[in-house]
Amino acid sequence: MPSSQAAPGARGAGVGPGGAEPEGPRWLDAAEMEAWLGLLGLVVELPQALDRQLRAEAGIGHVYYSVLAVLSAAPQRRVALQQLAVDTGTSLSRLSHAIDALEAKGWVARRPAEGKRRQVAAVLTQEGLATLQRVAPGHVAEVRRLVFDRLSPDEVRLLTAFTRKLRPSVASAG
Amino acid sequence: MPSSQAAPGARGAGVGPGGAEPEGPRWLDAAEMEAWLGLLGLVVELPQALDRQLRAEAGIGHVYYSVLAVLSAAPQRRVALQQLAVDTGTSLSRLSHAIDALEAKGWVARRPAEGKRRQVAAVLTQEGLATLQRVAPGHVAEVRRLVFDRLSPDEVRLLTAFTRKLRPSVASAG
DNA sequence: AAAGATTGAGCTTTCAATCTTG
DNA sequence: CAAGATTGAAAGCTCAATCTTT
Repeated sequence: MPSSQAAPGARGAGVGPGGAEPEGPRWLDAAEMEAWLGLLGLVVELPQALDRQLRAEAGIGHVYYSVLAVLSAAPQRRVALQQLAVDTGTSLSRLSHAIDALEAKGWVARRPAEGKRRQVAAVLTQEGLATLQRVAPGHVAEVRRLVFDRLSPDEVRLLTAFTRKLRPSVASAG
Repeated sequence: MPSSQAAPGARGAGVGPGGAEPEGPRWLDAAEMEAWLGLLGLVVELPQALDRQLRAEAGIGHVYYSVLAVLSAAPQRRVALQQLAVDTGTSLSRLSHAIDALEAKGWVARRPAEGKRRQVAAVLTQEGLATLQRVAPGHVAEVRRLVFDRLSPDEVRLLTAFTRKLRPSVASAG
């Protein structure tokens, strides 16, 4: 029993290619299972690691941090909510709640989006920018420690290629 | 402005290698940033995609599914909570709450762990097994659709190697 | 009616505190 | 006291329903 994340259809006493399925799906073979357990472990544990560090230093998780970071990089430090939702990989509802929380901290404000008729934009406040500047160095250091310290430049390119392959299928549907 | 996840230290008007930091961290270069945005997008969106499918079919998220899957693969379909926490990449507290919920559904039961003195184990019930068997095919199909349909056998091996490199640094500390 | 956005309820997760047993 | 486990409160997330403006 390897110390592992859970399988999509676990073997052994449980579910899987035991011959009983009349017209089952194609189960994962050994190599696929190993890759899947690894990937699943990563997507479960990496957010937790990021959140631990950010919560300790800034009191927010990595999704909220992403909101601040995206805003800081935008012209006028202002982004329409629709676009911000896409950029941070979250639903509009989740983003709306997140903006509530960030507004309560005084780090973000809601403003009418210019140009677009009835859209709302989020703007990074001075306090929000100051917080981001305070927290960013520690966060970058953590990202280096967790990921880039372990990868060669070739592997970094390879990682980019992987995420390009996988992300389209995974992108949110709402 | 690429449609992207948030940067660890965003560029432009915000935070980053602008020359103002006296003794800042090593910021991410362009290649690292691209890889990071991709990886971050993946770890944000893949769990959401898994959860959507599983919630629609089973009313649970992928972490709860993992609990059932790990149990189903274990001898006696029984695993001590400590081990189960490691296997599913969750904290003991989170697991305890999760077991509460799965117990309420009748899919899991708590039992004393045999051998170990004061440990508790989770056991998969018949109903839990039946649920897993009902749900697993759809889940495997989704995992194929999201991931393995897009990867060659070589890429699957490469993915395994990647997760081996990255997971140790990321593994939970609490 | 439809797009953009918000809301509220219910569930999940986190963190710190607590309980329990050896 | 320490390991194993649970608890409760606060915060976050999801889903469906709702509000608002065009």
